[in-house]
Amino acid sequence: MLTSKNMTNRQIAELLIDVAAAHQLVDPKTYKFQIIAYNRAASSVEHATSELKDLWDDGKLDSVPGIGKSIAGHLSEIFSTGKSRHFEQISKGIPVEVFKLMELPGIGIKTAIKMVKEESKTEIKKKLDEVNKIRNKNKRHLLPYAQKIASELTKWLLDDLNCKNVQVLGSLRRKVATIGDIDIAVATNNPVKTIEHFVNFPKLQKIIEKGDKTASILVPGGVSVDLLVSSVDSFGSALQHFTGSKFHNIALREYANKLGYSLSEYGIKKKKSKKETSASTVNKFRDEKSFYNFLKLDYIEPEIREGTDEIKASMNHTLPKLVEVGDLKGDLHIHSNYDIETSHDLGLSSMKDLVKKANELKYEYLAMSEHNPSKSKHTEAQIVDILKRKREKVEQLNYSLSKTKNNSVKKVFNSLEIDIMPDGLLPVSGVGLQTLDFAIVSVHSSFRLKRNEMTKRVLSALAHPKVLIFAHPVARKINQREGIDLNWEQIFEFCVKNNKILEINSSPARLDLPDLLVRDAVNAGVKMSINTDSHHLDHMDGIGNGVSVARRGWCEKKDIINTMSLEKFKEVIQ
DNA sequence: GCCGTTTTCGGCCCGACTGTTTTCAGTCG
Repeated sequence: MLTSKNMTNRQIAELLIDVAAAHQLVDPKTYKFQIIAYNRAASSVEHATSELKDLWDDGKLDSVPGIGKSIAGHLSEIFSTGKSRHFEQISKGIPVEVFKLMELPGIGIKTAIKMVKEESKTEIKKKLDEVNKIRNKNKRHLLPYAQKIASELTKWLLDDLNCKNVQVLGSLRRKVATIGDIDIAVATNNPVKTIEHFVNFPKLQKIIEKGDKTASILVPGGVSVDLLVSSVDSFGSALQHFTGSKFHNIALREYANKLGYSLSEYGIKKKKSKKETSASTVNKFRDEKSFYNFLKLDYIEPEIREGTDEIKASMNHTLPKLVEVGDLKGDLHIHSNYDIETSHDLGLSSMKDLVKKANELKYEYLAMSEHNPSKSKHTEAQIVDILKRKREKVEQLNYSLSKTKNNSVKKVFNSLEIDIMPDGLLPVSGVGLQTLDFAIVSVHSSFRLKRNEMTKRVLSALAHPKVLIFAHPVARKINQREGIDLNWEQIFEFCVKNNKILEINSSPARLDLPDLLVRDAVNAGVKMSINTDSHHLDHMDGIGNGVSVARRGWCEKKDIINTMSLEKFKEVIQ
């Protein structure tokens, strides 16, 4: 159990899992609830949107759910001294290898201890190598990749004629940014045959487990697929159960408990009182809505089933009406192939083709937002010339649109995605900016500035009156690059005060703002814009990814500016 | 160890599969 003053959230989460395991070893019965608490805290830390070290600096460690007085105290000790006496005490005598071995699937602390005691040094070494391999390989998959495998499996399962319904559930249905494994439920007349069919999937690599009701296989890319079989008349409960999240289900069951019910994938039953010996009958549900309604709850959309406060809102009938793809009236971040000698990659489709695509999507407007002309290759005067030329091009396009009938697109805006330089300045002068309808700014370099510096950098760029949108604000690339470190409270406050918009970028490797920050932004009253950042007209179909992120962040239509009509949006940029 | 529309005390989800200690512990989601 290694600790240091500068632990990242990821490392702290791992530490808390180890602490939970240590309690498990010492006495699982006595520490039953501490184990739950530490594991819960670990998961919470892993998903936190600020580094705990920063929160500790600000004295806000206990703002993280699942971290109370005690854990906050231990972490505080670690941040100031590099060590925790309590964590050292509880893990005394447990070899470090034990915690590493627990990263292997199916290995808990008891098994790991046994292995270290009984197996040879070379055997252990082999297994530790395996752990490192898993660590390197075990990246979570992007949505499109997972979706492709899931649809292949769905098709395969439907080949079995006993199969009446197949649904992809779990994190894929909740539209989490990255997918660890794939969960599928089937309604079948013949569970045995259906499971047999499932494990005969042509691309199968390995059967992990196979029982009467569930099975689990490994498919190429190291993706595991869990199958749950159900009957048609209780399929609703199965959907609910397997959609999760785990924390939503736990919260839902705690809530149901208080009403005297017990929930499972089979349905809802009245809790047995101590006198009763025979099991009570199970209420079955064909669909999810009736399942939730039975518990006096409004239906909860899958994207927000994360165990935060959705059950409370459902109970009080205050759930948001989440934004939908059909609400969008335009896409404000699109790169055409019109060559303005940009600092980063140019788009691949012509403005004309992009407008045609926007027509198909029933948009009223879109914005051509290429990267700014590269600063190193041009003088300021040249940049202004280039931008004037582009303005004319867009004006021509608008003129021809005004002459064309039956197109839904009425207006193309002239925009630009401008780099925010490390010092917060923009590589386009005031004169250049005046050629634009509005500007988008974003960070494409110097990602590692300290939080205060980075916040200052971004705010100084946002301050220019022409700047409307802060694009992919976290600047992360999933599985490749961590995001930048910003003081979000300050950013949100500035945006609200000055009518600046935060982008929800739909690119599957970005999904940025991330869902949790979207939720914070909504609560702070910040308006957002869902854009595709398309570099090809086909990318414009990906808008749904951004909409999913917005939905996970509890966005309603009113929170998203590009759901506005053209007239309303024009007012915004005035 | 955390947490609160019933609680600052007294609760804390529920079931499946594996392997083996044939009645359950360990692990997982």
